[in-house]
Amino acid sequence: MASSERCGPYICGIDAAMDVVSGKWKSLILWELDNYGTRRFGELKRGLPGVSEKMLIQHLREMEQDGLVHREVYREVPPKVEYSLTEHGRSLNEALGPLGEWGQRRAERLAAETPTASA
Amino acid sequence: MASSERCGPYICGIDAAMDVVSGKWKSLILWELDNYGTRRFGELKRGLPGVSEKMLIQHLREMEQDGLVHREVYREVPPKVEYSLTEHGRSLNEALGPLGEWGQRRAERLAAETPTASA
DNA sequence: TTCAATACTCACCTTGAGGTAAGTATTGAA
DNA sequence: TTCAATACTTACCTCAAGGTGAGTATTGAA
Repeated sequence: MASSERCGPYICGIDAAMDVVSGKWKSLILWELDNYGTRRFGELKRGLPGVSEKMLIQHLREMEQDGLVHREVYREVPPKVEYSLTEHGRSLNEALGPLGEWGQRRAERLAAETPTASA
Repeated sequence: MASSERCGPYICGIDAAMDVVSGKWKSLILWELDNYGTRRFGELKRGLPGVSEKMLIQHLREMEQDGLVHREVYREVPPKVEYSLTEHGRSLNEALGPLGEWGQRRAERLAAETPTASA
């Protein structure tokens, strides 16, 4: 994953897409960046409660190498770095749309099936 | 994952869908079953080169619990078990379509970028 | 002189996903 | 009596994903 050269060969398209989107926080990062357009490192961190700095940076780096995320550094003190989606990142987010809707429907169905779950 | 009761709460739909589709062979199983309609355990195993029996069974059981797969046992000797997709399984496969196409395009782009890679 | 703020970097550890290989149960055929 | 065929089951192991917590670099403000 995340090395521009060695990735494949893939068995199918899902395979190739998963290679880029699998990772505990990646779909959330995708969503945050799509939602806000541009976010600083600290903003992302605060927007994804529970993420560790290590994983956030690691995922961002991989997504940058995979051409999904653009990283803009401002040479200031204290440092300022802004992240945003590339065209590929935005198209991936679109492609994830139907899956997200399916999951939404599933979650609603599960919630409806559990007998109120508050005792 | 795979326990009908305790799954959530999910942050978003992608989250809920990933909970059900993550697993090294699940999307392939989904594809095999969608493609053939019905497959025996041994057929699936042969159709997914590299899968271990342990993982195949484990994934099939989870997908059954998640309501994606139907398991039909024939009381014969030697044993015969047939797997097929439920309506939910088929709809998940549909929802994965755009992601698969995105991955396909990405794989083609990567292949086109690498300079023939045969030296 | 010390501290705050930001975006990392590093070393270490835990956990669980997945692999490997052997064993089980059943019955008909050789 | 042993073997083949099928669909598992079990014990054990490896490895990588991810978590934790501390450290780094820079400069202006107090």
